[in-house]
Amino acid sequence: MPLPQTEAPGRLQSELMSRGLRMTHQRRTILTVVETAKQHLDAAQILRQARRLDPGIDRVTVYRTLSLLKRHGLIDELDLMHMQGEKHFYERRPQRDHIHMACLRCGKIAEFESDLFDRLKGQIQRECRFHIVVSRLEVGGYCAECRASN
Amino acid sequence: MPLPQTEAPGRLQSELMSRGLRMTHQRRTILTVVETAKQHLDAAQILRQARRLDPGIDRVTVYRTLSLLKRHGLIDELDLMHMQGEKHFYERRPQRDHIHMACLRCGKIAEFESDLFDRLKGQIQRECRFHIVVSRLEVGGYCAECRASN
DNA sequence: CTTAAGTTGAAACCCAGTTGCAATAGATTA
DNA sequence: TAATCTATTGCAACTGGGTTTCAACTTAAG
Repeated sequence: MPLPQTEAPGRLQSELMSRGLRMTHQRRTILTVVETAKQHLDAAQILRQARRLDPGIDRVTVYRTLSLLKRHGLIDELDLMHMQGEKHFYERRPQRDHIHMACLRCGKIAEFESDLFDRLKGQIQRECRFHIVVSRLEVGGYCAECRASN
Repeated sequence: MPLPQTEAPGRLQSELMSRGLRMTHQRRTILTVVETAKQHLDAAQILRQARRLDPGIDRVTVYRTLSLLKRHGLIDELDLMHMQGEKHFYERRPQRDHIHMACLRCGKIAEFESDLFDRLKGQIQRECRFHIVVSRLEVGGYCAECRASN
């Protein structure tokens, strides 16, 4: 389930520095891992990948960096319908929100962008007078392949 | 944040029994708590409430019953944008899906139904050929009151 | 009333994530 | 370039929601 590689690598780095945060070696490593990830990674996977670049890095630093990135709106946290226990997954925040579809049979995660989704968020903001900062739409069900092979 | 009391009490009980599951005293108690809840409860709150009706009940039984109800599609599990740590919240599955809006300032949870949401799910099913079983749309942001009082 | 299978409670366990704190290392200033 | 200030790191211990194991107990069926 490859993600669209839409932004130039290094975007997150420069984004953080411009916000006055210290750019440490560890943060650079973790940012690189998140930026170049081809699928949704959980904290343990990010740690493992980061250690291949910097063996001394600690899991605490990974957790702290992820929550920093989340607080600054640079990454999004996903649950993917809790199909893999209580793990959380992370992805670079996209320019345009998308929907995550989790197949309850094969476990595949697909993504989908939709005007209707954008319009729905607009409706919420207007009719509920609610200013949206983050949104997350996850659906669980059965993908086309799994429906066919049954 | 009262929830609409749209279904007759006892619905979950009869639903479960009709599926051939044993109706134990503990399950009846937990079902009653979930059915009569006026807001979203987490597992610990459900346990506390259940113990007021049946002091001997164990937290393991609460967890087991909640996952049973979830497996049977009778309740939905919510994260509410992880505003209260990693807790999960539960609500009786409504006839019609709704959106949860979590205010990042006051913590209030509001609900919203929308035709656009239903249409969006229809679009997903058609265009992605994905059969939806559960869906969850949570948004985090700032409610009208919190935006005003600033 | 018997019985077999489903369910419970208690204790131990698991594991993702957090906290406290001393040591370290970015960034800033001179 | 060196001194300094303060954010950040790593380690170890901890937290807490949720799970597993298994003997004892109920429920529903016969």
